[in-house]
Amino acid sequence: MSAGMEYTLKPIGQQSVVWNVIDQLTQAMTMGKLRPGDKIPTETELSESLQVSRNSVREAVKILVAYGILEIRRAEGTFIRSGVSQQMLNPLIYGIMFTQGDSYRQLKEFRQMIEIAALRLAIRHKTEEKLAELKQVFEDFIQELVAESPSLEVVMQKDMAFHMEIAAISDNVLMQEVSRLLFTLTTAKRTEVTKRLLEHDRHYLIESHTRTYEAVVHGDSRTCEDQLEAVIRPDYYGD
Amino acid sequence: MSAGMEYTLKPIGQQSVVWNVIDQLTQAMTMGKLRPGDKIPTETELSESLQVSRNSVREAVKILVAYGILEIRRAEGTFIRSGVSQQMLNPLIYGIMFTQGDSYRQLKEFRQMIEIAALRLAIRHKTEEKLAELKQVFEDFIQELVAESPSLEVVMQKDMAFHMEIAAISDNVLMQEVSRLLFTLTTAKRTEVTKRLLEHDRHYLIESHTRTYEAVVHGDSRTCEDQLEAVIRPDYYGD
DNA sequence: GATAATTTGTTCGTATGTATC
DNA sequence: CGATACATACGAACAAATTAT
Repeated sequence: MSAGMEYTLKPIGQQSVVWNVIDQLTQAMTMGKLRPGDKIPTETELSESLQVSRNSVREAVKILVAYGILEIRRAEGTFIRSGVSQQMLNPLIYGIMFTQGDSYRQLKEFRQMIEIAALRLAIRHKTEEKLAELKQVFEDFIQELVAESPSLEVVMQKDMAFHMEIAAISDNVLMQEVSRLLFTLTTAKRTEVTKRLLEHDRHYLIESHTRTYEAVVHGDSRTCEDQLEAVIRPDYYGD
Repeated sequence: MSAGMEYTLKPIGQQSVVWNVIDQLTQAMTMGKLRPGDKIPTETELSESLQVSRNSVREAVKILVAYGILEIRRAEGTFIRSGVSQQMLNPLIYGIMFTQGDSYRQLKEFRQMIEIAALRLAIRHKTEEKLAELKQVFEDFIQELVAESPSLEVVMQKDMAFHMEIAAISDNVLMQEVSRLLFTLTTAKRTEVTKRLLEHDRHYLIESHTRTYEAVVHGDSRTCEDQLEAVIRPDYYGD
């Protein structure tokens, strides 16, 4: 013990017990031993089989829950979630919340880019069926806008529904979740602007959304799209 | 202490103790009471001031660490991280890892969109200085491609450097982190394709990257950009 | 360099609330 | 309603790492 020269090279990971548990669990998932919807062993079982304390298991599980990978159904067990859950974006939310500087400018620009991207994917993947749904949501929104005294709250809500519908048409879960996140993060500012527009320039709101709607309906994937994508090597990933 | 009748009505949220602690901490951050770089109270102090057990505090802190918001320096204390850390994207990584279905198609499309978006933001925010750096990275990359027997590993590495430089020019932390994530997630597939191209169609690699480079250098924000953004209401957020 | 104090890391034991059968 | 299974929460103790004296 006296020697500072300990040969404990800690062969692989000098990770903590908790992160070891996380690795074990995620590896079991990638290996296919645990699949979405499965119930994982109880905390007690895990702590015994992995030879760690129940508290360490708990911390690991809590982190995975926070990530949106696991779901705890109390008094029932802990299950593996399927699909992408919203919680996976929480870290980004927090990160952006606490970022200083011109973070809002970046957030705004990023959302703008995402919105355009969603629009383009929607144009690519649109179907008659989905367009019918969009039409309904759109008209519902417009109806509120042309009403005598539209409620700001309702307008914001229908606005979100409209954009989420476009994201849904894009047929891309990542796009949907990221869109939802960015929409939520910019809610405060958008509400403010919408309030003003609702009072002084309601027509702008109607017109701009109509343009967006028309773009999805009549948009052709062979317009601007090709110009940009030619630059970016569409088939770089092989097909 | 003997009375089991505690009047803790849990006024608003039936949130767990752990998430209550998380809320307390994050609120203190948004309030500015805790700022990036600050050391937060010790676990013992928190458990006393918040009237919860130290274990609950620990779970909360661990989650915030997993989110990339806090950083633990053992035996020193727990500190608030500054900026956006890569860990914030971990949940997304896990989520995508375990997503089934045509997730790869979605991943591919999403990355394509992001790459285009990064390119467009880069065109918008480019400066002479940054373009000089990009030129260097680009030529470095090409140099490896035209070499007698280019190393696949080196090519992949320089490819990433090239795209990360574009993301850097975009002057948007979100764009950078998301790009990095998507680039990492598609590494396996891209390596495969690149290997084939390196053997049979090296010219394509050179040409396509040259097109991308030229697009940044000569790209004008008043080309395609306006057409798309007009549809999307650029000033919807006010300025 | 050695010791003590501080702070996080880990474990065990126990009690309680809650859902299922 | 009772029994059981499981997560939730607390408290205490000791280990390990870093800093200060």
